[in-house]
Amino acid sequence: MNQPGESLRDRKKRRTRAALERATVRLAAERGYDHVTVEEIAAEADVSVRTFFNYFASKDEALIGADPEAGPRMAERILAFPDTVTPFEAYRSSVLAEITDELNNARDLWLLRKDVLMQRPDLLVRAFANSAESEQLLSDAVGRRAGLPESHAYPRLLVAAGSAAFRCAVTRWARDDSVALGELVTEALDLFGTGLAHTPRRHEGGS
Amino acid sequence: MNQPGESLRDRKKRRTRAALERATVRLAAERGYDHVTVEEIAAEADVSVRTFFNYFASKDEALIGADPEAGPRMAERILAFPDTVTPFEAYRSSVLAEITDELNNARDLWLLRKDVLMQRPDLLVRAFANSAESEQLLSDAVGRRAGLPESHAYPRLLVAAGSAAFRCAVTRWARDDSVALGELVTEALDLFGTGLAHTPRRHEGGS
DNA sequence: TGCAAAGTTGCAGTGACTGCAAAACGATCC
DNA sequence: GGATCGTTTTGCAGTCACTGCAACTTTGCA
Repeated sequence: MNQPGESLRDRKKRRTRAALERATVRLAAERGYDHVTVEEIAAEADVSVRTFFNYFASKDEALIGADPEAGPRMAERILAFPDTVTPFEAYRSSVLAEITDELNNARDLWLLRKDVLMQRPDLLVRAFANSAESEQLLSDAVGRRAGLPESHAYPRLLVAAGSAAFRCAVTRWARDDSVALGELVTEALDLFGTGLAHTPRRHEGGS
Repeated sequence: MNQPGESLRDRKKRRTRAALERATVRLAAERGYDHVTVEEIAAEADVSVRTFFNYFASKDEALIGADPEAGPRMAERILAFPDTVTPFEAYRSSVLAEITDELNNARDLWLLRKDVLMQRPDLLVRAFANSAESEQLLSDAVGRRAGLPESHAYPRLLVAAGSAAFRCAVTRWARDDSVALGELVTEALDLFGTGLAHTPRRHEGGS
């Protein structure tokens, strides 16, 4: 009694998770992140508080809606590129693919999140704290592609740069969303790619 | 009855703050971060729990011992460099100066912190979340030196790169402290400087 | 239909953190 | 050497995020 891959159980779980994420973002945008309790969020999503914590390890995580499959998915993408593509390009493409996917599926949520993150920029930083294993996965993938030993700084730095690029892009996007978020991430990653040592001129990049 | 600059009150405050930081790091290293309560930390430092929270906004902050003056100090250093120095170099030097100072004053604390951070890497990330205003200060300074408009990505990215470099350096240092932390930060910042687009060869940098 | 596995819930408990008002303390002026 | 004023410390009561556990319900499968 099972569609290949998605049982009734799985569907319900996905729906509950989405409902919790939605409720968190909606309420936080409406009244401010710390004027919303987990109790209220759970009520809004029609589940118990305990269930909330079965889905998300923390309120923070629910706000960002960190997808636990995003890490593995990106790592796979990185490794799937042919060897002619540089590790940097592979990583960059994976990040962008993930972001555009995400925005296509949940643009409305991001528009609300923006409001919350504008008032509490620290939440965006904290969000990345919870994804330590994902970072590990990604930097391992980059390391393998680059043929570098575990101890080398490059893979970790590249992944950390990706987080930083995303963070900065969201921050800028929150100020002015007339440019697509994907564009801003691209721009940021390009700067990391060409190196920060040379100062950009006034007219390059986000004016 | 006052030495220029430092009254008895000021001295006591500095001592209490230091004692709380010390107690937090020592106990966390000893029994693991989340097997230590703020109550125990306060007891160890001989103050009330309420006083702990007068000094640090959170347990996390006490573990890292974020110096509230570090941001302004670095911003000042950045602006103090002559115009012949690039913004990148100015920033880089300021970061390194701060780190070497810190290590000279509290090397023992960092050796203990290392143990804690090895088991809970997320704490290092979270630590940077609390320093949003410092980041703002620094990126403003960089922006002014570079003559770029507020909205430009470069200053924010450079500062974010600095955080990332520091994080990665500490992580690597935690695995193997036979190299000075300052060296590792330098190496990481160099990679950011020259750009991540070109893949490093096997022998460059951390082997 | 009936059993096993997975998911949900309530409950009791811990511990971080806050606001408030009183007490202790240090600086200052006479 | 007080009287006084601003600062810091403290206790207390309260809120809320988060956890482990032990029922209970739902779904998957034979």
